[in-house]
Amino acid sequence: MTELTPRREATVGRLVDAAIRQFAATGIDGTSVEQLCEAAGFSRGAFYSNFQSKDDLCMAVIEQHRDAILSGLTDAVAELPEDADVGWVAGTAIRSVFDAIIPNQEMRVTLLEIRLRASRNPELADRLYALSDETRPILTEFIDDLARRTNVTFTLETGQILDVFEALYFYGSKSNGEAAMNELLRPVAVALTRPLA
Amino acid sequence: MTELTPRREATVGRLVDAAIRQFAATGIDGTSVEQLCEAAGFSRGAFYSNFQSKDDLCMAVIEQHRDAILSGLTDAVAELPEDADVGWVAGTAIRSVFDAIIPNQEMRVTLLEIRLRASRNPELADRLYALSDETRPILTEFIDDLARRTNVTFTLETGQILDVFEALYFYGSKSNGEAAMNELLRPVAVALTRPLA
DNA sequence: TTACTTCGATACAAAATCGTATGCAGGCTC
DNA sequence: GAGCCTGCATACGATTTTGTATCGAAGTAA
Repeated sequence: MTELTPRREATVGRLVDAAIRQFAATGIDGTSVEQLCEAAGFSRGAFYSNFQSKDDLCMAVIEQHRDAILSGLTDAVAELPEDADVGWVAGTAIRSVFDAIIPNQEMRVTLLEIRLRASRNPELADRLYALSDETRPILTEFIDDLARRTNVTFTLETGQILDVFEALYFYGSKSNGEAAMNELLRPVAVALTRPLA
Repeated sequence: MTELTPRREATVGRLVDAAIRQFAATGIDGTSVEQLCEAAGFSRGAFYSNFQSKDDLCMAVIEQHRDAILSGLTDAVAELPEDADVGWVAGTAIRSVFDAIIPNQEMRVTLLEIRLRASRNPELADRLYALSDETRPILTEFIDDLARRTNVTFTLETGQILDVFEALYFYGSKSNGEAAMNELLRPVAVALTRPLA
């Protein structure tokens, strides 16, 4: 697509990493280009040399996130056991899928920020849809594969299972975070799971 | 709690209404005090005369929203039929609960904005928890009442049912909105619902 | 080495936003 | 209806942020 010199690629990467941190910490609109570049160890020149706007940077964040999902998911596939029980699927496997999608709290918040921004920026929204289009088939296939190997079926379509947990992961953590979410995710997973009798 | 003259109450109300619209349209940080007041038909003096900061205004939005939930819910209770089938519960009743919580898309986006802001403002977070503490018992009681009247049980605790649908409602609408959500909400409701044999 | 290209740093002007301080009108008390 | 308070408008200075235009250093090729 866009060929980048190694040097540009590196600075873009650092700026994107800084963006994920800063956007989560102070919001996208709450982060000035100055703050962002300082966090990345650059001056504003680096930003304007590589991006046209903050939305442009958001695009880059999305691209990088997509790559991370796709590579992280192949790792998860590699770790799939040949057989497992329903509880394991509910408690562990589904989690591994979303660990690829949402590796940490900063990414979660930043993705929420970008989603909100996308509701006001059609171009950004298109990118998010493109991201979803690329990852969704792979994610559902992973879940299907999981179900086959573990002799489990779901009471909803695979895509719906994905939607439900995506919503729960993104919405989660009112602050007590981990603990409360685990108390919710697992029961829901069990409720939507049905062993092949 | 805080006694307000009728005049103040009116302008505060208009500012809050404008805030819900503007925050949804351009984000909280993306909305200047100037824009906000213009949308409400005031000048900046009105804002600084009634609020100390934008976060203070967010608090007021929350307060007003809480009142709306509590009054809207009593209406929903009044409309509860003496008996109904499982499908009705899944399709209609649960929706009525969240129509009280999220009356429209603007409120949904604004609440998401405030939730994100709360992740960076402990004081705001406390208010959101307080809101949740006030409404949650009433909401769960409503759902329990619903279940009793319609001879239905859920495969999760009432509070968890609430959490799941709250997540789905807030997360929903990638833009196709209504349609896609209805295709998800109803199946999930059915999947988590179990008629008393 | 020498010339050329790339890319980030710095300087600058313009604009936007903020919070306060002051002014003024309309309602209230007596 | 005279005077007082409440509440919003306006004016102001100060700060922040923006985007661009220019400069210099590090890397590249011959």
